[in-house]
Order: sequence, then C-alpha cells, then structure tokens
Amino acid sequence: MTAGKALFFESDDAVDVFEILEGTLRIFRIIADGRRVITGFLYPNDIVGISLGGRYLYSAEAVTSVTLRRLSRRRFDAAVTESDHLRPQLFALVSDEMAAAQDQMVLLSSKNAEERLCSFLLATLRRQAASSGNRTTLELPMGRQDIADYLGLTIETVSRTMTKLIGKGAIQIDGVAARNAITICRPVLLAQMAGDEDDRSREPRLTIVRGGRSH
Amino acid sequence: MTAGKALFFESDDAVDVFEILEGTLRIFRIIADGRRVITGFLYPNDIVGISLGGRYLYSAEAVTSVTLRRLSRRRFDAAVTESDHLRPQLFALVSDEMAAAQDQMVLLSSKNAEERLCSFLLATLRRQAASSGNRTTLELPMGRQDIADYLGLTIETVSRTMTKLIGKGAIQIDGVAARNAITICRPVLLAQMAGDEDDRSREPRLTIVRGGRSH
DNA sequence: CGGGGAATTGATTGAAATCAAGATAGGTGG
DNA sequence: CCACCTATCTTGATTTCAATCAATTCCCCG
Repeated sequence: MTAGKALFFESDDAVDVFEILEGTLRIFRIIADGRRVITGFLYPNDIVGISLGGRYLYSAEAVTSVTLRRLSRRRFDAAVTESDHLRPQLFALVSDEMAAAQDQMVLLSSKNAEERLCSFLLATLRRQAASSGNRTTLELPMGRQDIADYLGLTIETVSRTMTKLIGKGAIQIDGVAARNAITICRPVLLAQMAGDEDDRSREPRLTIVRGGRSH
Repeated sequence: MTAGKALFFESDDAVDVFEILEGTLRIFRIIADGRRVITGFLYPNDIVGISLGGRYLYSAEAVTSVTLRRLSRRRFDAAVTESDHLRPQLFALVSDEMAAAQDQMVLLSSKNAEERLCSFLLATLRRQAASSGNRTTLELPMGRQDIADYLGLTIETVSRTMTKLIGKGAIQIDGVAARNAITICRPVLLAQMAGDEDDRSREPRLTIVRGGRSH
C-alpha cells in the first residue's frame, strides 16, 4: 500500500484485521471542527483493527508505503479462541496498547511542548533500538504535521521546539536534506527533559496516601 | 472501603482483580513533578485491576466509600480462560476501556476548558441515566480537584468554567450546599458545547483521503 | 530553472496557569 | 448553640506558553 492511502475508516464494519509487515501506519480520528487527532503510530509486527466491537474505533492510513497481511476477522477470532498459544500473545498486545494509551493521556494532560517532543523522540528511539540494535540515531517516518497531531501541538510549535532542542545540543539533524533523520547527542538530557525519569527515591506508599472526603 | 483509601498502587504486583459493587473509584498516575493525572473513574459493575502484565498500570483510590468483590487474579484468569461465556464479556469490557481512552485522548488534545467540562458532565449524565432511568439531574461523587486532574485543567479553571455554564443557563446547581448535585437545564446546548456532536452531513470517505508523502 | 509542498522563523494574540485573596460549608469542642 | 477551624471552592489580577497569523526558506521534482 502506498503512502497516504487509507486502510479503513472509523466506524466502518470491522471485517478485517491486519498485521503490519513493513512500513508505518497512523491511526486517528477526525473531530467535529475538522481537525485530526492521531492516537497512535503502528509499526511492523503490530496488529491493527482489533476493534473489539463490530466497528473500528479509528481510521488508519499509511504514513510510508506499507505491506500488510490481511486476516478476516472471523478467522482471526476463531484462531485466537482456539489457540492457547495465540491468546496470551493477543492479550499482551492489547495490554501494551492500553499502557501506551495511558502514557499518552499523561503526556497530553500534563506535559509542555518540550517534554512532549522529548518523550516522543525517546519512545521512537527505544522502539527502533529494540528492533535493530542499540542506536543513537533515529528515523522519523512521519512528517511534522503528523507529529503535531499526535502530540496535541501545532506544526509551528513542533518545529520551534525541535530547533530549541538542537540549540541545547540535545539532538542534531543528520545531513542537509534529511529533516527526518535525527541523532540523539545527549540521551540522558533528553530523558530528563521528557519529564518522566523515575525518581524512585520516594516511597510511593508513604507519599501518595491522602485523606479523603466521606461523601 | 472508606473514601480516600488506596486500593492498590501503580507497579504493585497485580495479585487481585476487583469488581465494584457500590461507590466510585479514581485510577491515576503520579508524575515526576508530583502532579496527579486521573486516567478514569470507575463505578458499580466495573472491573478494576485487569493489569494484563504482572503489574498494575495505575493506582486506585476510593472517591466515596466503596464496596468491592475481590477475586484472586489466578482464579480470575482461569475462569476467563475456561468459560466461553466470560471471555467475550471481558473482551467487551477491555474494548470499552480502550474506546474511553481514545475519547479521552481526543478531549485532552483538542478541546478547550468549556468543551472538556461539557463532555464530562454529559458522560456522567449518560452513565447515571443508564443505571437509573432518564434524568436531567446528576451527582458528581468527586470533588473539583479530581475533575481538574481528570480533564487536564486546574481547579480554578474548572470552577470558573462551571460558573460560566451556570451563567449561560446550561446547568444549575441544586440546593445551597450541594455543589455536587447538578441539573442539566439545556442538554442540547450542552451537547453542542461539548464539541463532538456528529455532523454526518459530510461523507467521510471523500473528505478524509489525502495524498501522502512517499517516504 | 522554476513551481510547490513542507518546514522554519517571526510577531502578536489569547486561553488557561499561576499567584493571591476571600467565601462557604462542615466538623469539633467549649 | 455558637464560635472557631479547616477543607474546598470561588473569584480576581497577572503571567506565560502555545496558537494564530504571516512571511520566508528549503528541497524535491518535473
């Protein structure tokens, strides 16, 4: 499938499930005023379309050219129900998706532009490191507008923030033309700036408990 | 369990699953700078603690006093694996949770304070209407700070926005003391202000497809 | 070489956060 | 029963960060 093409639309009958073999997808919703909210990017080995009701929860489009394995939903469901091997695998997948959704909620409700971008770059780096050995370099398959719609920012703010990170020496852009190839110069700094470095010096049990209202 | 008490903490071993019989829970994460992000509220009949990995994804506390049914995770998993009747039920539950997470992402990344609060009030109304007949009145079991942490706003902004909605005649507060009992005077207006009324005059297929980059 | 989409940069505005008082209600004990 | 105390909520003044409006600049490609 070529870049920019739609795979399916929100509220379509969820007749198929797809496995990504190659490339990147974006999944998103269009809201009333026409704006787009990208709720996630999907990469090789991800499953797309596990719309647990009868309809997809979101639309899906190719970011780059993509190759997919199509599975009919009926056969997919049957396979999962039968196989004691597949079921926990699917479970783990859904679990990851849920965790990612939670992280994204945290990002959107309490991080500033710089923290959002740093989180995104680090997450992308981690994913690429996992699939192809430790690296300090990453490739952004998507454009700035996609990043903006994913992080809840405008394209201008993404651009400015990127420039600021370069200014601080945290990252650099490789080559002249390749605005999408990025080197992480100072991963530790970037992690600090992402604002979710685990400060585990406090013991949560003691600090979190608070008195409450008695209805 | 009395109001304000913790049920479990993020990253605890997920040894139990709970069914809510009565009352309201909040599930949340604490982020690095100490702020709290509430990722959801849970009500009677909801299941809490389906942490698909070995650890809970979030902390859970009682908002009001709560009564629960505790199930050991081992037995819960076993029951779900065996029963052809329970499995789709769990599936549907997870599906709802995922849909709610998506909605929340949309809310957080593209709605203003007024839209967020209207969405929240409407969702709460719908839930209470579903469980106890159509109503125009709703009870907010949680305080303003909880609402703020859920909607990604400050308590001041929640308060101001509430005042504004009263000023517009969309809602009113019942009684003198009961700041948590609210009457929806103009549900249609509220739905418009929530900013997700489905304008289905456009045919999505034609408007959404866009050309893309070829990597 | 020149056209055009994407990205960057700059100037200004605006909505919500922050800082700072008060108002209100519920609870406690004299 | 009332006065005080503390939580929670509301309201007001100011600041701030990102959105918006507005040009360029940068590349890719014919």
